[in-house]
Amino acid sequence: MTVYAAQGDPKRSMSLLWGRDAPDRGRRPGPKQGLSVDLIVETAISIADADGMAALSMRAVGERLGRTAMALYTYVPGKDELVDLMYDRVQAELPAEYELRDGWRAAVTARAHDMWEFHLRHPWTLQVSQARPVLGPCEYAAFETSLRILRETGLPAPMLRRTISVLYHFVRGAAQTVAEVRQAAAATGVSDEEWWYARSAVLEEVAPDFASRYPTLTWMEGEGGFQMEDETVPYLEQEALETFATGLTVILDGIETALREPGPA
Amino acid sequence: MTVYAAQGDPKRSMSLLWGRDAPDRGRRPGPKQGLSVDLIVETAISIADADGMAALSMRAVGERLGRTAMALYTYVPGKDELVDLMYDRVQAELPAEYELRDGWRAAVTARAHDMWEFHLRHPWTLQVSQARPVLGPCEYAAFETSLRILRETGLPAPMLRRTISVLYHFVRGAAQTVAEVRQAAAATGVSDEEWWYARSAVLEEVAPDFASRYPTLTWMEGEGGFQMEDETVPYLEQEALETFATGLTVILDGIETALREPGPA
DNA sequence: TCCGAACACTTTAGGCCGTATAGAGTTCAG
DNA sequence: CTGAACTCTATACGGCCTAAAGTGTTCGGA
Repeated sequence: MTVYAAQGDPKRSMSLLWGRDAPDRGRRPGPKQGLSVDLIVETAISIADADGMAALSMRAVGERLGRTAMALYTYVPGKDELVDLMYDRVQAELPAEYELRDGWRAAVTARAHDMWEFHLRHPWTLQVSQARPVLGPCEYAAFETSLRILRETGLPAPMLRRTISVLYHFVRGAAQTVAEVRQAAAATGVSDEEWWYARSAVLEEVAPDFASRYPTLTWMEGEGGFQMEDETVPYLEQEALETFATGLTVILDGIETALREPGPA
Repeated sequence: MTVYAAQGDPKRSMSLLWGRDAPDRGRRPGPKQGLSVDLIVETAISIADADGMAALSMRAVGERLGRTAMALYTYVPGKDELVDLMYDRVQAELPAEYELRDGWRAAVTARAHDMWEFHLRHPWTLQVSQARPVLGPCEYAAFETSLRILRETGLPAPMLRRTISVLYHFVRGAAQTVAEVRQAAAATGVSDEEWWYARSAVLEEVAPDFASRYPTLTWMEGEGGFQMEDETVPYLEQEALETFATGLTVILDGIETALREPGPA
């Protein structure tokens, strides 16, 4: 389901993204447009938020707006461009300013948490390819904000760019786990507990030599030792949150080490 | 294109994964099977390796084997199960043993590099959901190996589990960038240079106030300063490799800090 | 020896998807 | 008032996964 950025006419899609698409509507012949790009994008976002990227189809968006799928093509060149617009639009939810007086470490932590929540609010963003970025105003703004925070570290520019990538990879990866867990539960109607229970029963049958075959793994399962802090939140999500906190600390500590001992660059 | 794990009969798919599927073929009526699960899985892998997950269809696999799509359903319950089998199968390529005498840091670095190359050899693995793991013998074995290496750090079990997750998230994220860049170039026939050139020209037109709007970003672009070491490797891939190296160092340094100053756990 | 059940495989079909194309109906400039 | 421009619908094509039905092969047992 990974969605790749639109590859059509750059002029058209960039104009749409930057809100400079045909500013003189209304002075032309033909019926007035009953919808708007904004409305379509908002509708598409709410569908993707609720039911995931797989449920996002031109037909679904059109139907929710009382039109056919083809009606949308008057507003947007195609589905890829629509996803680009959705992606850029939601980025605007991320805060633009962070308190820097408590040092970069506190600000980066806050930023990472905001991004974590952002991705969980819009899990489909994790399925938008990062290879050829959307290049919209909000994505640039979000990157600018991250950059401004991390510039406080004093790292040289190339190192800065890579450090941001590392943080982004981590936050996206950690959020993706939770997103996929939730998606799997919602899509199949089977909870993680049920799923795991069914699987592990079969596993014992099919791999009776598990313990001797995977000793370290068996050891770790035995150690276990995770305390459920909140019974209402599924185990896997609590574990993911712990992983997120741990990982963030590890990376921030690593950045501090890099600041103390500048590398070969 | 994210592919979720098969949700069908656990018994059937686990038997397939662990190679315990109906061991008494040949003593039953009906024509002999002309294909085998292994052959199908291998063919599917080679299609996905070459043309990506999007090109993997039951029709494509069947056609390459001289059958229709439906013929495959005698061997495999469905496409999801086929992907599970593919995923588990390729994991076997990862080395099982690492030299631990030079310390855990060297071994983790080697492991991370092996995983990086693994993911770039099979980019489609990055589109297989991690939420409900495949639970096949090779995936367990690969995890066992990672675990054995990182156990050398002496971290307690819960911390160990999270640290592995952090590393996995990072390696997957970093590899994904390269994979998507290559995929985009292959699928569209447009190189990154061409793509970027077309985009940046339009960007200037559509956002003439770019420099004042995104000052930090503009500053970083000005600093630039990345030396192309090898002209035959695209810029973005070289940058990604640098990011990978940097990120790995950062994370390993962070782990060392955690070892010196055990956390609240 | 021959039948019927089990099986491999093909054909067809149904319900999704994105979108090309053609046409119907509305609105404006001249 | 006309014709062009425009919005939106209907239809259709080619793709996807896979359910269901049909064809022909192969075997165990009578």
